[in-house]
Amino acid sequence: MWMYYTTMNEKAPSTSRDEALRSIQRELTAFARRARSRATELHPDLSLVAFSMLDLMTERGGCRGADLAAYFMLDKSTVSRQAGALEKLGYLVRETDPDDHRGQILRPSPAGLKAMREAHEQRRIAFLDRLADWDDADIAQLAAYLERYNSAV
Amino acid sequence: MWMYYTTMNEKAPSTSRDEALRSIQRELTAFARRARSRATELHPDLSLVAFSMLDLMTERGGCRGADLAAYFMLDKSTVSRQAGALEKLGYLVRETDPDDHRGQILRPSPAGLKAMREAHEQRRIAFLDRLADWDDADIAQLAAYLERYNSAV
DNA sequence: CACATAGGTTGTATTTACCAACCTATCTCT
DNA sequence: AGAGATAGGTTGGTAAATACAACCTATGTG
Repeated sequence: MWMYYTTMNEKAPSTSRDEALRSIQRELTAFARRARSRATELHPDLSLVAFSMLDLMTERGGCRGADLAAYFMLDKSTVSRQAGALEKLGYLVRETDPDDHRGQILRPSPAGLKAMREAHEQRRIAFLDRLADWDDADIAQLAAYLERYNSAV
Repeated sequence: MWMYYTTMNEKAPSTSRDEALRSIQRELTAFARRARSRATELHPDLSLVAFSMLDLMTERGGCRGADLAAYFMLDKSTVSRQAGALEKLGYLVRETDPDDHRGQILRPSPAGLKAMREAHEQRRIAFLDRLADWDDADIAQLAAYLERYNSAV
């Protein structure tokens, strides 16, 4: 089966590549949805965003709210409130940035680190379960694809 | 360098499989973090969830609200309200399921299809950019992996 | 020294989604 | 056939997340 395409403006025909692209979009979206709904199970106190914030702070050895906002594409007010909640939980400590007294350096407290590690472990368990019947090679390949995909930011 | 593992409860040593699992976690989460912020750009009328709902309806040639709720792990009330909004926009039509009069079959209207295609095109542009240098085979493989991953509910 | 700017906080409104209660149609078991 | 039990869907109430705007303070720059 084939068709004519008469102008430059018409969409390309639906190829298998397009089908696959569409599928990738849909599946990634479904994943995002589910990740959000499962986030509660990670740790009773940590939303997905709060968890990710702690994660980035840890990875960078402390960072400013503005960094978090930029990284996660969140408004600074949102970060401020999330940070406030984490502080109230005793999960993070702030110190004035010695180099620039406008800013603060945010770090996980020991309790915050502990909670974050627990959430990590929970998540690892869930993933293991889901990928239990996958070959090592397939898992490695999927990981490689995702890294490649995300690195193209 | 090597270590002893003395009890069944200790974590397994870091194998390549574990490395890959950790990577998949991180990369999928990185995607989930940012998906939300990109959602607004898709279409003035369509939230990410609304768009995804239309997409799945289309893919399946019409489906019930319960299917959508299950697929996206959303509460049925959420689906009901999103469907109501889409209907008010003239983007979807409902018909009573002839096989089971409790349910409804939801389908995009022509306008809904149009809006969805526009949103899809927006997203496709972004994806194309990212996946421009991928082989068709790799894209198809990634799609297959994601489908497999998501179907393991 | 005056003004523009960056990091953060707070007020306000919107969106999103969950839970619970409820309705109707269907199914199952006797 | 009749009596629950159950599934799909709607509506009311509510909580959380987030964006936007206004504002404060510290910093940088002419």
